[in-house]
Amino acid sequence: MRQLLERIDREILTGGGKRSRSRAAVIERFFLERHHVTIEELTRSVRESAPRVGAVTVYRTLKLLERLGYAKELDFGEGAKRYESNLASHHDHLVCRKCGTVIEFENRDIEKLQERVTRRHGFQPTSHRLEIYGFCRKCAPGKAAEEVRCPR
Amino acid sequence: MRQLLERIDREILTGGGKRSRSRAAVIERFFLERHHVTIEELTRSVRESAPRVGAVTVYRTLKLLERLGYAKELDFGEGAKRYESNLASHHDHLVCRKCGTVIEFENRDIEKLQERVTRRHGFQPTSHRLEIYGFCRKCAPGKAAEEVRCPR
DNA sequence: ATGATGATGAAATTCAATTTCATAATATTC
DNA sequence: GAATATTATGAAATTGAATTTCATCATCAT
Repeated sequence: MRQLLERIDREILTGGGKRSRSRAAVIERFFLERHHVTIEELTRSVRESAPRVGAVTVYRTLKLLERLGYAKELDFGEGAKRYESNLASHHDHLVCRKCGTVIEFENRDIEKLQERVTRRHGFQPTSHRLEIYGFCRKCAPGKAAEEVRCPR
Repeated sequence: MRQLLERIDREILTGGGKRSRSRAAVIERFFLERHHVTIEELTRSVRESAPRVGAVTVYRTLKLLERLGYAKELDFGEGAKRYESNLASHHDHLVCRKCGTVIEFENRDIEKLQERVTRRHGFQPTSHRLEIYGFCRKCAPGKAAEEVRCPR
């Protein structure tokens, strides 16, 4: 963790930025989160240890981490975006349209195919986002068809 | 096209909805669009043939089409969402973080793997979204590394 | 220390998206 | 084919996530 924070700090310095306590607090909390968090959730969490940190800084820091490749922006259609660490597992998500459950999965074969596609287009990938929407086991049987047809 | 519109109408009626001219105008225009459109763009387009149609109806209609599985919501990080027809090719997108270029690609193998994943989780998919972010051929060489490090 | 520049956070702003509500259009019943 | 019921519409108001502004503070280089 310490090493990670130092590495990020170095990258920021290289880019002409400066160190900052608020930002460090945000980054540390972010990587401690187990699940995808919204800005609001993370702000609340950060404020437990650094009460004076504003939501704007959380926004800015997450944008920064995203640009550096450490964070991933997710959108489950809730209105607010969610973020997760992009460090370890590159997993993707199954999102249930009915109960909202999010199932994570990881598939190296899909990733390999993605790499092949990007190479073919001379494209240099920094991150990706794969979300599959549908109905989970509980919400699927029978109900799915009706639900999908409901016009309102 | 006619058949498609009638089919959608039937689905709406089945679900307890009613026919409507405004909605028909939106749906028709939507399927005529070649590229991913924002609500604002589509509204402008619709108004060429049906000037009195409001943006709210375009919103509602696209949500409806999405629920029925005919439209797909995209997010290239521009602020506003984009929509495209979900009818023919199930393609995905490479989005350049620098110049904003969007490259479409289609890969049946990836889709097959996705199906396998969903089956394994007892998940009934209705749509998916795969966006790969990075740097396109023009913006990639050398520049990418710097850009990614820029802290601001 | 001093000056220069980046970072912060509260408040203001922006703007996509949604909700409200009175009216209009469509379907159903008789 | 009128009367009734229900859905759809659109303008305006509202919401709320995200961004911008700006005066102040913190950090870095000298």
